[in-house]
Amino acid sequence: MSKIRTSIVDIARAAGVSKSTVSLVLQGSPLVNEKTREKVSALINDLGYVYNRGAANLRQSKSKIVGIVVNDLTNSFFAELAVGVDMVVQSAGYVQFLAHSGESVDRQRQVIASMRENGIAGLILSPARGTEASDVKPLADSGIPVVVVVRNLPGAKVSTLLSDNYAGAKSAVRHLVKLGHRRIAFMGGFADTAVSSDRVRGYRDALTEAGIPLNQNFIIHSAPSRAGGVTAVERMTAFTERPTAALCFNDAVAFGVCDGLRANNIEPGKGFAVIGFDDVIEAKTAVPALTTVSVDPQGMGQRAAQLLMKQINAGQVDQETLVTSVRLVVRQSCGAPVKQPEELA
Amino acid sequence: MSKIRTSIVDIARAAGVSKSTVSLVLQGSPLVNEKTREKVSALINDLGYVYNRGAANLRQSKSKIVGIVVNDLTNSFFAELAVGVDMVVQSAGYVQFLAHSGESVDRQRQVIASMRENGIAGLILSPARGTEASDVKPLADSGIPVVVVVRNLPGAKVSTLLSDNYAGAKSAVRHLVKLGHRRIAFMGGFADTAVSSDRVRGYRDALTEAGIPLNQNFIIHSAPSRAGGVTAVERMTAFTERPTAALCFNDAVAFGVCDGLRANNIEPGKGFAVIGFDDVIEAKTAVPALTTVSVDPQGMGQRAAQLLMKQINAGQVDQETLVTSVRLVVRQSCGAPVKQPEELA
DNA sequence: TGACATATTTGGAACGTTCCAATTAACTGT
DNA sequence: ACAGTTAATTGGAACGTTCCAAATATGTCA
Repeated sequence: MSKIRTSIVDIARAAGVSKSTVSLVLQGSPLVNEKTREKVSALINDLGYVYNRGAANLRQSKSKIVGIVVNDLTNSFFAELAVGVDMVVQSAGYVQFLAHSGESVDRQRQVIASMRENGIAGLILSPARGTEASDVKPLADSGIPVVVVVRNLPGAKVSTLLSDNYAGAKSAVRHLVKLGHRRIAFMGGFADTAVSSDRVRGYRDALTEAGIPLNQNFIIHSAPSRAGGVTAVERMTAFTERPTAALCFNDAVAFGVCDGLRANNIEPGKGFAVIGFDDVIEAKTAVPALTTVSVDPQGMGQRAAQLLMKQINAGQVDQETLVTSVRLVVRQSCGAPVKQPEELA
Repeated sequence: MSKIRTSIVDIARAAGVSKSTVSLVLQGSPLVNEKTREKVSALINDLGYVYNRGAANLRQSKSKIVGIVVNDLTNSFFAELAVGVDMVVQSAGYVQFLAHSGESVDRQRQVIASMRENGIAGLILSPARGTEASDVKPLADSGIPVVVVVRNLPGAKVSTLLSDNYAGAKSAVRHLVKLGHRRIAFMGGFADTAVSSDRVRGYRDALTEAGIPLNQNFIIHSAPSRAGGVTAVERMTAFTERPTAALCFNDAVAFGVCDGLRANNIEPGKGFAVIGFDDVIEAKTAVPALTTVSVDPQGMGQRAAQLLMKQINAGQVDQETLVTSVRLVVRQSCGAPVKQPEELA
């Protein structure tokens, strides 16, 4: 109707009390008399009043907004991460700025600046490749807690939530070895990320442990996407001695690898064992169901958000770093003979 | 460093000018002398000043924030939609609140309320099932433009951006008929949504047009997800006379249908033709590549955002509704004999 | 140089809240 | 009925900006 926003003083006037009283009602203070509380509450409804959080923030300089920036929303891992964050953030009465950096540090810088101007209370960041500690320094310096997820950011005064990439990769390769594979590839992911190098390290160490010599050709880097999986297989087909199994950088790559294998008339899980990483939601329902290292992105999002909330409420920035453990979920894509009990549901 | 935020008056003091001048510099006004502009700009950098958009909004009551709520971020269609929105919103210097309703109207109501309190300039809404016009009425009434996407919301004073579901479904079924199929199913999606009923209507009309009698059993509703596709196939296997092709509610369902078929030793694209809807990013790289009705979710997000921006800038809420056209992209999953020229890349 | 135009700068009020100190109202018990 | 509590209420300053009207500086022309 009216173009003009109704404010706290409008209700005050209508109710014949002072704006302070209305404010008290709004915050559910026990100081105010039951009768006046009712009268005011009624008016609040009738006049279609909407609380102006911006004005409140201005006064108390603490907002109910958290920022989250991911590098690729299109990747279900990050989408689920965001959903996990949203769940806890939303039920704490906060609202989230979500932005997408598309792996661009510039863009990331921009959105972080923008979020800062808008007064976020905290930030969850999955840093784009090439992010420097200095990109988040101003945040941390002004007392805004930051939780970095997925990749780490050495030297920055932030909390970090990583998955145990090394151990996960190691256990996956061990499993393949146990199934009798000797020619095992690592497919997908860029060489220059910490996540990738951790996983490759786990892969290497597991091979060494099993007494299998490392074949450098078998480490096939490519984009960490479904398309990247396809190209990795294409490159593999040129080898004279082909691998019989692959640990993939992530589930997206693993799906792409399955696609690529089929295009070469190899049935994933039969002629070739495939293991993914992340356990995104489709891993369970795909055919063949994907054996993968479960990272539970949604849970990770939740934990990150809880960590952040803790710091926001405590009003201090911590620097703890959590490594969440990870477990191999054996399904069909690695040629597992039987279903695991957990998968019966 | 310091716990206290530096404000416009701090720089003013440091520069020996008034806060008004600093404000002018901030907005790039031509009114200020080049020399003072430089001095002030330098100080702004040195003192680590950060603009307080909240305070500015308070004064001019127009923010640089748009809200977007989708029902399922986990679904790549919506994730891509959000990315499309983010692109234009971000380059217009805005920032987006993104929330996830999980198809819950209550949750949706909450987040909309929360966004309103935080002073969004506009809202893009993909309504949860069961959303009423009254859920957005307060927004529209207070002059905040709303663009509803994907599903429509009759009776609400909003703009709407839909894809031509009817025509898309019709052309998909026509294609199947042309390939010689007579027993064509429609799989996935809930019966009670407008999107679903439009697509089913297109499916029906195309059958009628081809003189094929409608078999009610062949309309198999299920969740609009990958898992829903699997269950649809399971239900289908019970039929004595099975379909030979299916138009699916969306791509997620179509992938699930492919999974389900494989689990029954039917090769999608060979023994059974599958067509999806949406053309999500994986449709192209999947094996078999998915024939699908292309909706271009990212483009749709961009268009929605542009529509919204236009209204925000004009300062008025319009009520136009756009139906974006849609086209069938023929790939392998329907048993197409040849590649289309456009797919050669 | 004086008068006028133009370029630059500037105080304050306003936006909608919260919070504090202070006031007023409503009860006690004697 | 009075001091002493306790319960409710309240004005005003403050938060960091924008915007307006007004002031001041600078320049121009005769």
